[in-house]
Amino acid sequence: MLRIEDTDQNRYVTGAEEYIFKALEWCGLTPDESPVHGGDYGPYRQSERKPMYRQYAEQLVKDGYAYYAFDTPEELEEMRERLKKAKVASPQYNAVTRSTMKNSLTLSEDEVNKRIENGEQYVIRLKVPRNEEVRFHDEIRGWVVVHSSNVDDKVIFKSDGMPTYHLANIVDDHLMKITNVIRGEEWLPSAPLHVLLYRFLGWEETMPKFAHLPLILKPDGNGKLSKRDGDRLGFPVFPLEWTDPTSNEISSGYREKGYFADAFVNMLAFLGWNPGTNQEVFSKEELIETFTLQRVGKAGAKFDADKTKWFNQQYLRATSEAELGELMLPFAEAKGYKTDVDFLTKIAKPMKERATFVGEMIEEADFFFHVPESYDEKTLNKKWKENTPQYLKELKTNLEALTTFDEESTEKAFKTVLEKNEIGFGQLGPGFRLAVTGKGMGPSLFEICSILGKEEVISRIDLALEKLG
RNA sequence: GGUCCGUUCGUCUAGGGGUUAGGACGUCACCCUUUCACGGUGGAGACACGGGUUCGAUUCCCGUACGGACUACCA
Repeated sequence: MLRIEDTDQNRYVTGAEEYIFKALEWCGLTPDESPVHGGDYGPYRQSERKPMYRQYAEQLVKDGYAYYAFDTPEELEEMRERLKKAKVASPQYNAVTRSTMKNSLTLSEDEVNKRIENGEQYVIRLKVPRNEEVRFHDEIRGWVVVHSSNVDDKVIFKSDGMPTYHLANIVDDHLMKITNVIRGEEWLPSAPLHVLLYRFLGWEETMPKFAHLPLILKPDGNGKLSKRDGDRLGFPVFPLEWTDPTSNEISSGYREKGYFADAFVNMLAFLGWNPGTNQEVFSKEELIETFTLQRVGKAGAKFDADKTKWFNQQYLRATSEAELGELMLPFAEAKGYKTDVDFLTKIAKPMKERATFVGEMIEEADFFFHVPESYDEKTLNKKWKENTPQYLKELKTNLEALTTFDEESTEKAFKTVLEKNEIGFGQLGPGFRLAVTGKGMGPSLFEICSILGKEEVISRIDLALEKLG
């Protein structure tokens, strides 16, 4: 189920919701219920549920678990300053300080009613007990105990008529019959507040199970990973590329960098979780099958971009050549190559073993699409010897004589030259590669020959002889 | 500062009162290969520290240190 928690109207970002759907879709995660998928518990946008929340807040006030507060932002600031100066350990709106503020506990009922009737702005705050142990069971961390004196009187209903996350979350989870709350560790400190809310609303019996996941940390310094870190350190943080609508700032995405969605999901799953076996590559189905909260660790995990690449490489190597051929097409077209999936499928075989990304397979395969524009200088200086042209000519003659031009026959033609001249592979191999591909390294030469075909290979030898002497 | 959470190789982690503390990424060496990769073999590399408990602790308990989260009319 996908619920949009958009209770803060000030933080509305155009396109953000659509982005969430697209990102999930790319990951292969389709919600059963959502604002666009429908379901029996809608609406699924909290902004559209606005009319539902007020009654619960009012109910809490009526039952003595919450109160109206009229303090202005300036007054709140003043209060915090005052407490700070008095060296109070934790300056907060709580059981001690609420008696000094403007709220329905300090003001007379008449005064409160008058203020509300006059349209004065107010919020509703939860009346957190002064001296009570709040305990709850976390599926990952076990029992967590927090003293209520450390929980402040959080605003649960804002002056703009919207609930805060805290109230909306509890109300919706209850109404939508949510069974498990699995969220980041940053929510742990406010979990006691949520437990209190369930209790005061009379829903404690059906309270969902809580699990607080360890955070993903920056690879270098400290702190949780943020979108800024990615582009600073050269890896994406977002699944899909995202352009901020106001600043136009672009955050790179895994999809655009050429990652497989499954590899991305696989990598993510292993940040904090592991199956307890040596298996690391898991399909989504296997992940669903194997994952348990019990095997989630407690400590935050530093993000490892290298490991992410490794995952992608594993997926690349497991992908069929036919599929790779199709995936390569857009990259080849972007390069301006006139080609088709059939040809790309052919070159997928030699290219896939030395690539991490699909894009790389095209990047490194330029020689399949045009004659060498230049010859690798290092190899040229080191391997292009005085005898090379002569051996190449002999090789050319042998190749010309071939009726079938495949891996086997070209290798045989090549070896014949070696035997005849009593030379080693190194005397001709690098020169041959240079003539055909312009490079000093790459996939099997004979495989390349069989793909390029007789005519092309021979004309390239001619070209090299002409250019390099 | 306060509250809460955490701490096994550089990183992600397995493990658990008596183990040669296991795997993966990265790194190094070698093998394979005309080359580069892939693959294979091997190396270096960790239980934060101090006290207990115990015959024995890296494992349990308590402190300390360090790290993280939170501390908004944000989620």
